[in-house]
Amino acid sequence: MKLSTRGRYSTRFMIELALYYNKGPILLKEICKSQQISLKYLSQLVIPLKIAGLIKTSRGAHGGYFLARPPEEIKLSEIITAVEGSLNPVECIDNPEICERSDNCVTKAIWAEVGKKCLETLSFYTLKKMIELQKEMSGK
Amino acid sequence: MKLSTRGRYSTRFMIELALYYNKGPILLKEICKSQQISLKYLSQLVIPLKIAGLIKTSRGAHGGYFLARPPEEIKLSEIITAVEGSLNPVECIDNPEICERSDNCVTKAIWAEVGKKCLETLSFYTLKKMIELQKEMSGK
DNA sequence: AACAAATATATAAAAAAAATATATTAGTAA
DNA sequence: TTACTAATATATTTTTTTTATATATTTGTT
Repeated sequence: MKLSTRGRYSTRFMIELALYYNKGPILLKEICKSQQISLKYLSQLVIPLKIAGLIKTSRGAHGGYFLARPPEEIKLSEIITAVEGSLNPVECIDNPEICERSDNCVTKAIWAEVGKKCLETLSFYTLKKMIELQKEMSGK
Repeated sequence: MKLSTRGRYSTRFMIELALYYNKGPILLKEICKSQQISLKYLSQLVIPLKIAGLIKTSRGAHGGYFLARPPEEIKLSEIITAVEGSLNPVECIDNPEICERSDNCVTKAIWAEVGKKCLETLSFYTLKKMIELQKEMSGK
């Protein structure tokens, strides 16, 4: 039940983009430095984020990455599921065919409830909320 | 954010023990067969379950495994944390020292909330409840 | 005393996660 | 239009974790 670096790094990346929202594209290279993530690794994580429609890019000189939508419209749940897939703790919820007992399985129902709770929690937080929270915390 | 086989197998194992509660010890060998889990692998999972005080054993002829407490007093959360460790999705919640930014980290606070929700959900379900649910489902 | 089964430890195999390297494509601005 | 910069795509390697197996030992029962 642990989050992998894919989810963790992507979240930090997206927060960084949110901080610079509407200030032009940012280079991956810069985010790598400030967040101490390998450039090559981050450039892999960025692909599913783009496919999910969370970020946009502009190429060429003065290019870079930026949010596809304002920070208040991007949920943490979208970021995590984009790079890690479903939040359900077991495969059979999303792919019932992989387990024959799937139909009347108690544990499956419970795991599904857990997955739903996770999704709800992460859906509550948008990038904007997270930045505001951050300010509150460091302001203290 | 996936559960490993450790958690899944252990849960099935514990449900099996609950079904035979108060009917004497059960052999690991039998549970392996009915649940289709490797004997050697299961005998590893059984160790943390015993350390956590969830099961007891009797050795020698006619020995085997049985629940340390009645099914209504054993929570699913206890089973999972015994074999998988903390439900928190990131290490830094349980071991703040591994990350220097741990003190004022927004995401940490959010991951902690997720972990708490998981714990709450799994704490709600006892082995007894799960068996009852099972009956309802298959009875239909 | 012989047997049956739990316990412990070590090791191996397989799978997944994390990271790196290389080559290609595309857009910008001079 | 050319040179540059950076995104994109693909392949490969390394590392870590998970899963599984094997062997030896201890303990208790009949």
